[in-house]
Amino acid sequence: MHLHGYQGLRADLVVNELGITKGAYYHYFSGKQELGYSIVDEFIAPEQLQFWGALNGYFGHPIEGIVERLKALRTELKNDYFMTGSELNNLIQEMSPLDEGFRARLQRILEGMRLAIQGAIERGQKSRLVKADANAEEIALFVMANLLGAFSLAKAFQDRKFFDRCIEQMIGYLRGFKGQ
Amino acid sequence: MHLHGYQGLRADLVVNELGITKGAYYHYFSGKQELGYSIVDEFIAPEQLQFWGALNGYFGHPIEGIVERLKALRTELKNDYFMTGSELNNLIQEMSPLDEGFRARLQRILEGMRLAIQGAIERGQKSRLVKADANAEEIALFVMANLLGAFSLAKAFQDRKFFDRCIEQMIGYLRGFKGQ
DNA sequence: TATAATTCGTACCAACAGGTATGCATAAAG
DNA sequence: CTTTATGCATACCTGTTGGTACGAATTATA
Repeated sequence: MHLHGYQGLRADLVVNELGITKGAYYHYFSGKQELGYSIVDEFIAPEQLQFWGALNGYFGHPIEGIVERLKALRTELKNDYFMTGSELNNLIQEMSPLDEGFRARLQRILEGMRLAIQGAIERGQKSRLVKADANAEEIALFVMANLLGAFSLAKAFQDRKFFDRCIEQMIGYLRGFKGQ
Repeated sequence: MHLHGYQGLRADLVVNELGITKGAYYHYFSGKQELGYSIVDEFIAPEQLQFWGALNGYFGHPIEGIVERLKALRTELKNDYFMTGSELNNLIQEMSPLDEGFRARLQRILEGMRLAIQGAIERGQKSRLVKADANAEEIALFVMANLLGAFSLAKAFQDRKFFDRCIEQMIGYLRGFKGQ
């Protein structure tokens, strides 16, 4: 699914790669849609929410907390990951206009990301570590858009370098909101 | 193709919607792939390159030239466009890892965009209208990533408001490079 | 005008793709 | 120990899909 998309996912290939049969497959899943939903619910969503939820447990400058998460993406994600790109971004592009079940799930994930980032910025503002006139929600959305777009660029060029460069630029942007 | 993606594009639907027959279709195109390539070459690429190429003929502050292009997206694109998102971004996500022919074409378009934006910034630096320490290439990539991501966000939420907010944020970011 | 090339309509096809029917072990329940 | 529910393997089915074969107008060329 990561490589071919949900629509390109072939039931036969799934059962072959898993070494199971169609009997087992359809015993646990009513069909392709439920399989797709399960992949989002049980893998993509928990992974994303855990990754960005870590911001809530970060001690230190909240802006540096976000920066640390961005850098974590650079170190944790293997080179191959950037060839196929972010599962989240891929599914958004493919399924948002086609299947409301997918869309609602993906929107939830994005909202979780936004709340985590926005919360960090707001905590920084309360402790006067972040400029008071910064709009936390707008910045969070901006960072998320940038992240999704950085994955797109790296995928188009088939070169993670473009992701890294965008991240560096974003880090500079974020640090501009520090102090007063 | 805009809605269902290249893989989801159905030859039968194409000929029906065009009111032609398969005979005509396969007379002009060797198959689905050539049709896809033609759509990129004859529609998506020219449209994008023309839109961003307008920066070269912009008189006035180059940063405001870029801002004007971003605002043009907000006014020229209809609400429905944001539901299906940017054809460019969609194709990148779907086809970059699957078909080198598509990927190379899409990369060319992105390079054209980058050169246009980067060129505007560099012209601004020569005339001291843009800070000399700004890295034109990095900024151009950053803007492009943001743009692609802004389309993704709007698509995921099925609400163009998210695109508009990202654009506003980006405009503020860009104007930060003005003056010395 | 004879010939050749272009244009495109109709019928058809083989591969594929998601899904079903069914049966049979094994495990749980009474 | 019987009965029932669960887990899963095999074979098959039906609609779809990109593509082809072929012929017939129409247009260009010699």
